[in-house]
Amino acid sequence: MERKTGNECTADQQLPALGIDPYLELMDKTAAQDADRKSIRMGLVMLWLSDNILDVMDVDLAPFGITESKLDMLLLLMLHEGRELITPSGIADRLGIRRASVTALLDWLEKRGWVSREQSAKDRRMIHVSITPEGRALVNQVLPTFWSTCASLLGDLDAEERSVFEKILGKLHRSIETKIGVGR
Amino acid sequence: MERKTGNECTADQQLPALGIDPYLELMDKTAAQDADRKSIRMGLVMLWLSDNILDVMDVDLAPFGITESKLDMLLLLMLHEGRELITPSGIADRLGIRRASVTALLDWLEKRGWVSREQSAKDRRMIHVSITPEGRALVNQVLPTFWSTCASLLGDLDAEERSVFEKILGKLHRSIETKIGVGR
DNA sequence: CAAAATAGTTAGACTATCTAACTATGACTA
DNA sequence: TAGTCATAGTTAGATAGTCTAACTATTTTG
Repeated sequence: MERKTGNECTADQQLPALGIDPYLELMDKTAAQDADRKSIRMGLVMLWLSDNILDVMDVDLAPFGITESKLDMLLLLMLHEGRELITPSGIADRLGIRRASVTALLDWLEKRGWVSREQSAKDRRMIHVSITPEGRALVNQVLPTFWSTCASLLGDLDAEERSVFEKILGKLHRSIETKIGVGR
Repeated sequence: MERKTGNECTADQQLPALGIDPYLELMDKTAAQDADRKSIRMGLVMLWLSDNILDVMDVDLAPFGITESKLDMLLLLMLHEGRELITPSGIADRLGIRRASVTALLDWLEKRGWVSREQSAKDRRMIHVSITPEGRALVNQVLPTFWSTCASLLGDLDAEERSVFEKILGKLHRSIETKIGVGR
């Protein structure tokens, strides 16, 4: 008995995420001090936004066959061109991930010819990683979308809102940087 | 030859994420129109914040042995207590994930006794999912932390900044909701 | 009643991580 | 200098959270 059509909706691939209203409702039921409710409410919106901002970027990058993590890696390598040589360990430190994770990402990128590994002559334990011309071409193709998606995240804030928001973003940035023990 | 000590740093588990400065630098090098640079900059900060906000929540929930996705599911079930019965399909719609993913999450939660499944008598294809007393206890234990982490995301914004930010968050929320095709 | 739709599950895939342990190499020290 | 320790990269195996495709059981519909 043939069942070739999956019953899953294959047309609309992007399911919408749950809104925040249910959470706000739950908050009203369970949060303790009234004084904090407004903060909590705003925090919930921030959490929701965070999820969805990352989603939006993912979706916009998808047509290029690359994810944000991998693009991050390529951007980092591009930044290093013509400066100091960079090694997997260095990449791990800069990206805040383990060396083993870097190995996996590099394997993937190398398989597609976007990065190359070369053993160091001085210290034969080390490997110098660099982006290839093909990798650079890909990045140059992706960047316009990347930047425009970044810019689009601001939505339709007017000039005044933007300028206040800029200050607020700076504060939030520093506050979280402190909380996570400031990247270095 | 014994090598019992991993050479990985096991003391400081949380590696800091890459700062945004490198990205800003790259933006200065490659972004086209000067008019948009400020927007892009702000978008980059938003992207960075998004990543790190989710991380902060993950880290704060970790001690309870639960992740945000799973807590989301439990909160949803808690909201439904005493209202309409909820099925895996319904959960999938509300959370914006596939039915198959719901099955996986429910399996995990059920194994720990935090949710239970019961076949519907009316339509024997359906299953009614509910949170157990143990699940409710867990949620009640986690919620204070959850709310306080939410509130902490605002950092040290002063009263005026908060009130402006509240308006801005609303706008951003609506804008992204539109972009992703508004849940529901 | 037969065909189509729906509900839940399973199987298998993928991304992005992690830890632990391994190999090779280099550096330090007694 | 030999032995120990440290460092660089990899491998193996795990986990979370998702996905699609296909399957079973059941219900609805024409």
